[in-house]
Amino acid sequence: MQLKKYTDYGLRILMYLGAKEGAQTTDKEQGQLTRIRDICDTFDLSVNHVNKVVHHLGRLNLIETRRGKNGGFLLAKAPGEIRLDFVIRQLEGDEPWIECHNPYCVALPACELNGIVARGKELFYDYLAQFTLNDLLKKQGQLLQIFSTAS
Amino acid sequence: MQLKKYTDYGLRILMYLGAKEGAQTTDKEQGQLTRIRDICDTFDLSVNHVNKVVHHLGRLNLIETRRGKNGGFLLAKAPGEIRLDFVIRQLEGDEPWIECHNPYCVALPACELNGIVARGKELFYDYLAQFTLNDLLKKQGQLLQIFSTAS
DNA sequence: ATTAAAGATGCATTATGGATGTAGGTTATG
DNA sequence: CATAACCTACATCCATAATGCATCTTTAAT
Ligand code: SF4
Ligand code: SF4
Repeated sequence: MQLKKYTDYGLRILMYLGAKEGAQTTDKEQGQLTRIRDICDTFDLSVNHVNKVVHHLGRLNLIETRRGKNGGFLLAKAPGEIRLDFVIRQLEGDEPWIECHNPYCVALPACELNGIVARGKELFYDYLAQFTLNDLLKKQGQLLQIFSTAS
Repeated sequence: MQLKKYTDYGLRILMYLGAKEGAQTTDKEQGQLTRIRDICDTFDLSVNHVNKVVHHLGRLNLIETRRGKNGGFLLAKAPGEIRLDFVIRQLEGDEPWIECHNPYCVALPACELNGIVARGKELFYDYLAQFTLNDLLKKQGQLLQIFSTAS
């Protein structure tokens, strides 16, 4: 019962982008795009794994990815538009938390448990739905400092 | 992100005991104790795995186990006293749902995410705390029938 | 055009931990 | 003492997450 690192990595990437982009002055020099390598250097992660998460975030339209030289990626929406429940549900996959088929459980027709757990799961996500990427950027300054020094 | 089968097995065992004991007339013939084999026959599970769960439930004082010939186990409390949050927390282990150390995450000092997820987790368990084993026995008759035929 | 730098993609491999198996020990009944 | 039950400590298997590797495609700079 634990979130996958995959999911957390996705959130780290979003936090990284949010902190960085929020700090950029509004002049035309938007700075370089963030690259997979930047994330890996900062958090000391596997390039291949982050690769897949970035790709996934791109397919979810949470970030915009650009191929080719000087490519990279950036947030595709305002941080306030990125809800945590959506991110976690998508990256984690939202299978039921309790598996009654495969193999089939004989108690299923008379079981109250699966419903209770399923509703509890929804409460968890409902709570997450109150937060957006913005809420993860409360300490943006400190994040920026960490990210810049942890290269 | 899924409960362990181990945890579900524990709940099945409790449901089995609850359904069976609730049906017993109050005369002295309490019937035989339930044995690990009975559980395995009913749910088609591994004896070894159920063995461990039963032992665990015993250590938690949710069931009383008796060794030796004619041994077995039975509920140690009334079904209404067995709260689901307790059972699941204990069987599942209540580690944090997101692991920030091991390996250490540089964002930790400025991260808001772990707290949010931790509070969501508590909401999940708070919800489960509203229910007891009794709530899983709503369809006791049907459960009994299933358990008796599924030998 | 050429080259280099970036993500995209598919497959292989490793690591982790849950699930299961084996063997024997301990306890209680009769 | 023999048997039937749970107890305990391992060992092994297996599913899947995590990671690695190779290659392709796209794009920008030169
Ligand atoms: S006991 Fe209930 S929740 Fe558990 S597997 Fe069977 S049907 Fe599903
Ligand atoms: S990003 Fe936040 S939640 Fe995720 S590991 Fe780092 S500190 Fe923990």
